[in-house]
Amino acid sequence: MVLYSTLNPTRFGVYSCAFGSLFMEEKYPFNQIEPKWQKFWTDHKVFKVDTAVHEKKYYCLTMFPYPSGTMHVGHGRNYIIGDAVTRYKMVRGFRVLSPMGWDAFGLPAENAAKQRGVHPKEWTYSNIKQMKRQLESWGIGYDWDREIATCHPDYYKWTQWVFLKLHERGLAYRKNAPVNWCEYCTTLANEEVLADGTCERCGRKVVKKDLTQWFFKITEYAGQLLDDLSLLEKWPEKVRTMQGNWIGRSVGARIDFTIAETGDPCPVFTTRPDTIYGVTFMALAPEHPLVAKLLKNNPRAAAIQAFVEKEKMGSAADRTDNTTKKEGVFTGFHIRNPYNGDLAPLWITNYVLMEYGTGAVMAVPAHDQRDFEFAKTYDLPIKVVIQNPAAALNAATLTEAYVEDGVMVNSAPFDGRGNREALHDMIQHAQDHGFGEFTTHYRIRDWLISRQRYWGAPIPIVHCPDCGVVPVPEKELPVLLPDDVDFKTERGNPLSYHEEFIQTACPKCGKPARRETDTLAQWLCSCWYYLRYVNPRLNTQAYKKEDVDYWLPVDQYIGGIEHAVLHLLYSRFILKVLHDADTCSFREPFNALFTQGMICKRSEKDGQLYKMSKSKGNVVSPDELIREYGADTVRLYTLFIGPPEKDAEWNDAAVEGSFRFLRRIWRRVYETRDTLLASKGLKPDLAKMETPDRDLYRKLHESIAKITHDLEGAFQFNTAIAQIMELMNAVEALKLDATSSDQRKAVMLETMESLIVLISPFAPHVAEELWQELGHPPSILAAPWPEVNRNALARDEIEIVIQLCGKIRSRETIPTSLSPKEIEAHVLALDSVKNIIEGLTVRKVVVVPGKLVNIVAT
RNA sequence: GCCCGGGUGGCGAAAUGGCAGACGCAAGGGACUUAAAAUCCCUUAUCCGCAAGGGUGUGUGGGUUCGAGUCCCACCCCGGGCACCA
Repeated sequence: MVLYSTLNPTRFGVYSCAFGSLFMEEKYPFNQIEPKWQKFWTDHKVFKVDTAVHEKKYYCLTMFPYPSGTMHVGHGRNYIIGDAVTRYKMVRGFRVLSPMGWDAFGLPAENAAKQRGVHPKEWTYSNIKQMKRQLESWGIGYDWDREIATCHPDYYKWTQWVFLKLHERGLAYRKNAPVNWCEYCTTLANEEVLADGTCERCGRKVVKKDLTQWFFKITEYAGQLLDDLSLLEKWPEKVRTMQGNWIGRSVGARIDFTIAETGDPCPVFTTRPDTIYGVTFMALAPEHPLVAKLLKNNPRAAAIQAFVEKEKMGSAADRTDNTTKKEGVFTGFHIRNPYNGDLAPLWITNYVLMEYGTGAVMAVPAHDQRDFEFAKTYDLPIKVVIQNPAAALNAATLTEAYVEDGVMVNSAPFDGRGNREALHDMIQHAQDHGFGEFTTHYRIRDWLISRQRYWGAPIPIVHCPDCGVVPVPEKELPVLLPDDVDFKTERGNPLSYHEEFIQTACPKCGKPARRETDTLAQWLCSCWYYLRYVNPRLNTQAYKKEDVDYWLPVDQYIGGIEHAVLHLLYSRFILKVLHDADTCSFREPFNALFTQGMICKRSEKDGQLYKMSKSKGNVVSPDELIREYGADTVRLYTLFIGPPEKDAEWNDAAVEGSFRFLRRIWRRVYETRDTLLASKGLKPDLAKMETPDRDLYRKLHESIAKITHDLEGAFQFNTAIAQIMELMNAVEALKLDATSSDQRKAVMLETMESLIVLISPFAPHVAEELWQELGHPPSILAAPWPEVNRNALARDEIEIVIQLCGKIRSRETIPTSLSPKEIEAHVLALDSVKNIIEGLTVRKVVVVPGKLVNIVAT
């Protein structure tokens, strides 16, 4: 027994010839073969790709992780699936780009710094080291020469460049936005504010504060992002639906109402201009800019102000909860309906949102449920303008709004028309008369990308007293994040106290100016990383157009469903901008998307099933399992656990089953190796095989067909592995030794060699070792994927089912050579079948060749 | 409320409209062993039956079909997303 540590790694090339059976012992020595092959893959740069070479490419990308510390087996599923795809495609002869990196900016690093005094950089890089070790111990194959970390200046230089591209194109702008503000922790997300209005982390009081912040105009691309979803045929329907909902297109019209008393315009957005003759009041959001004007010299000012203040103080959650009671206050003013000149009262209400549409709603209580509820509360008039053709509506007796289609009434020139049919003409009418137009509105808002945080890429902007907001020129990038900041004593964003960082010269006029101290949202770093992997060390550009045009879109993107909307939508947006800036020629970053389910485990505390997480205390560490069973077992079990797109429950006991299976393969090769090696050169010959060998040979080729199918279509690793298990069961049913027939030996050799290749994407270490044991030079990644021999699939006889009126009555073995007519005659002539139909009249016989015969008899 | 998924043995699950429960886990029985571990063999949806065999079974109720876990209609439950979106 020679230990791995005594081997000279440079001799791996000739290893198979010189020391073929080095580890070949009865016990499955996973703890020796796994490090050996991991080292082999690393030393020989097996996963290295030269992206300058353009030939039969496949870009397989697994979402890169946030380096939070150590990973559990739930994280592993993502990488194991990606690696199975990568290795499968490599064996199929593709040049596969499979890179990995780190989404390394973000809040946890900064919190660690504040709490424990570790610098975010140190914390992040030490986590990266840990997690990289874990990925390697799983045997995941990456081209590590392409490793990137978004917190590295060589990377974020180009994140800043992406920002400049958007700025150049007018897509980055500043505006005021209210934020939750904690003086110590700076801006907080809604979920970081506790119910009592204090900060989740430090317990201090949180206040609303108006801050000028940077936004990206994703709304400008809303239509394209929505329309192009239809191009993403290889994305899960679910994700496309979610993105569609998120973007939320509403097609309708802008109609310009005016305030009768002041003449002020008051435009509204509506999807139902067909109900415009039914407007009986107008509803404004409390934040509507007209409100201030309406207060002047208004005898109702006090009541109005009280209502508006009350609503502004209320939480966003209360405001947008549709069970909240609808309330409002009359302004004393009226609006004029441009279609008929009618006047209607102007109210301020709590159910209209300033963020959507124009912040003003034309209220039609007869045909909108919310307006109806409000009208009932305040006893406002209700006017039916769409008649229900089935049962006439009466405004006085309505109990809810009628929102269905119908015939227009009380609508002057449009009376008698179907409301849907008249819609276009009604908007056209407004457009012709200059008081409205066709408009489309989107639910999606612009993307807030500035963060009042240290651990992010500085926004490359300088504020000059003379020139205003000036972008840092590309040649001066990166704007480096200083290391020497104090996390202990400073409040808020440490960068905003760092005078050396802040003080600079204006790039335009050269006079003293101040740097922007906000940093870019972590999201932006991960919006373009898939491009950088193609040219990760290029220091003159973010990427080469020629290379990304060849390698992208990503052929297969693999990640968690939790990124269905934000990461994937933002990435699509950024890519579209980079396309429009002529830096690449494709419009979508990810051709196919696969979202794997989460791994859950029952909590020992309450017995409930939860997603694995440290806080729930239900994590399973891969490190221990790898020590006990090996990485191949963990990989095989993870893939076998169930359909990869569905959530799965981790079962410690079931891991053992995968281990036993690998050990069975190992033992079989151990026991038959000499015979197999001596059988080289023997070829299976269908004409000469005895039945058991013939059956195994068929099983082998059925398995090749099934497994190939399972890997080519959806990622059905679980059924592919089940098929390998079936094949192995069939192998073990047949003895093999030196005295076996030549055909037995030939079939066994082909079967074992194929089986090892078939399992190699899932359990690569043991596959490499056994492949070598059977006399092949490494690596198995260079082996050909087995091909289906159609002749091997043929059968002379087959068992079919005999049904009487759809109920199974017997099973019969019949020759496969019979035509459907012959099958019918053959079956009806059988004694067993005669018994079944005795005394009955056969009405019909359904023959499904190879499956069944159904006799309909009464 | 609306929009997506999903509901099959003790458990994870499998099944182009054609033999429901492949494959694995767990459990029970047996072989080997002084013993244990490991390994191997058998049983394992459910009901009736000594057995041969038969009945019932894929959330519920209907329907289409020679034939439905699979297709259609209605409903119940679970998971996810969105939600006063004008």
